[in-house]
Amino acid sequence: MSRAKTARQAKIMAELNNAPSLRIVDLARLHNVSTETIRRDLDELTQGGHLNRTYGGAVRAIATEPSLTERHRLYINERERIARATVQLIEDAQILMLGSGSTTVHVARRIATEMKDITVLTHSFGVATVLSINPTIRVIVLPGEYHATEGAMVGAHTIAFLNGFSADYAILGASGLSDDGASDALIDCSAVYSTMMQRSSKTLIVADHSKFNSTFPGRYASWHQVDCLITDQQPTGKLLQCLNQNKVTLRLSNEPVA
Amino acid sequence: MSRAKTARQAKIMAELNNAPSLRIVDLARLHNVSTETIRRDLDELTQGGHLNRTYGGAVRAIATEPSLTERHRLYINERERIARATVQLIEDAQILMLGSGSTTVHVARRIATEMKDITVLTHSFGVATVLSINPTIRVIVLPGEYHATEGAMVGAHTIAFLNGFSADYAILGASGLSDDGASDALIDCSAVYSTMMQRSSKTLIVADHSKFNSTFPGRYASWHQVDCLITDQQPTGKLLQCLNQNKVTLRLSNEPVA
DNA sequence: CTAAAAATGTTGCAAGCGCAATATTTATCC
DNA sequence: GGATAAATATTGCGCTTGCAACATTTTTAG
Repeated sequence: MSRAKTARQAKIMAELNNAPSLRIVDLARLHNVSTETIRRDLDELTQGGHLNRTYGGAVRAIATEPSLTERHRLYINERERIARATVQLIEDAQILMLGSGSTTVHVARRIATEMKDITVLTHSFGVATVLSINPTIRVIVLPGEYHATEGAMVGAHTIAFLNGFSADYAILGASGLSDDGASDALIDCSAVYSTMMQRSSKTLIVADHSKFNSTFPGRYASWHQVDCLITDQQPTGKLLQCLNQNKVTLRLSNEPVA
Repeated sequence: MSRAKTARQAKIMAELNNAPSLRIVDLARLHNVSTETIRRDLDELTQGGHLNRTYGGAVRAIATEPSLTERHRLYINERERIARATVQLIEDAQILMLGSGSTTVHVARRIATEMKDITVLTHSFGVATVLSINPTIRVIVLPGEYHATEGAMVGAHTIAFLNGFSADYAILGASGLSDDGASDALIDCSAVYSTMMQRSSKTLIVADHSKFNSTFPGRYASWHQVDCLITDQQPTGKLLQCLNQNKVTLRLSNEPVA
């Protein structure tokens, strides 16, 4: 990476703080290079997630969620598709419970764009923030001890409060899915999920295929308690067998609506 | 303005929450209208400052109104000093209740750096986030309806939950301070503040001098209920008179500790 | 110093976009 | 219900962009 190139790309990023969008021609003129060079710069910066391309230019990268690791970013498209598929399943809902986790945040973002006049209960900071974009959605945040890395409330208060409500759907993420059921890395979170399930008519689990065939400390659901799994790849082996045995509806996000 | 047009433009704005940029062709296909119609929509939305055009599409508008970040920047030095002064007054505290607002966030930051092994109840996301830096502080977030612009929970659930707790200090911000007492621009917030006061042994109000001699809809405290006002300038006239009459301890942040 | 690698420039063309003028449909109001 | 206004569609043309292939310059490394 040449000095000139690094400096130019840094300058482009800086420019984006002053303008909402930049055009390739302008950048080329400004830096005295060809448009093709700028185009290559933008492509590289996009690759690194530093900005987003538009036709003829670039814009700032969308603000990423706190602690978005590389591994998480890998599955961002899968999650977006899972989110779309999920929203299609809950069009009739009035009251929802949403768990924490990055996949549920994607679902929340989809809900905020496509749904209206509903009530959502959540213990996740991220979910609440995303939903609040839509003023017709009533967001009720659950109490509890604030768990910083998860950005969510957990503990006895959370669970006790949940017991005062009922919902149409519980939409939950997972750290692992195995024949044993769904589990989360955080025991405190799984206890909240478990309660959400009990207080909801139906339980939907959203998780990409990277969660298949792994188990984590907090097992919060066995498959017979789950109504639907929304994911991006066909499960196989023992996991698939369990889903079928327990009549869990499987919804693949790359399939069109039935 | 036709119904269809309004809905379409609203949908376009909503879509921008998912994607950093939109392209006219895609929008046209999505809404089953011609590209020219979308172009007109985008031009109108741009006119209204709701988004920014790009060649072939649109991106989100950059925040132009003085929002949270701007508000925080205002009087930041004064607030930092107020925060330091406040923490000096609550060294003995075990349990605190913290309201929302930018001044209380500063106080929270100070608490996170200087105090340890305490429990804090708050309805503000900002306060919770800042406090969570310190692992020895137990942060309990209150439930309620999420109020996006304030970044806090409000409503009946918040108040009911608060009634199950007691604290040593309630530390509250204010939009206005007058001889009538302390008031907030948001009625829902002031109801929460009011309850926090009732559930705490002592009430501390933190506010810079720009709040002097103004009143807002949600009056949550008269001065005889307040134990201490921490601010950056000496109040005058009627306000000072009231503070004295009600034996409110006045603590100026530019004074050294007594 | 020199060769390989990286970065940048140039060119041509297909596809995409903006814009204005005009036509057509849809909504609104009396 | 019909006149009028608003909203949308259509069309044509000139300009802009994306892209790929290839040439040239600059940088890097042995």
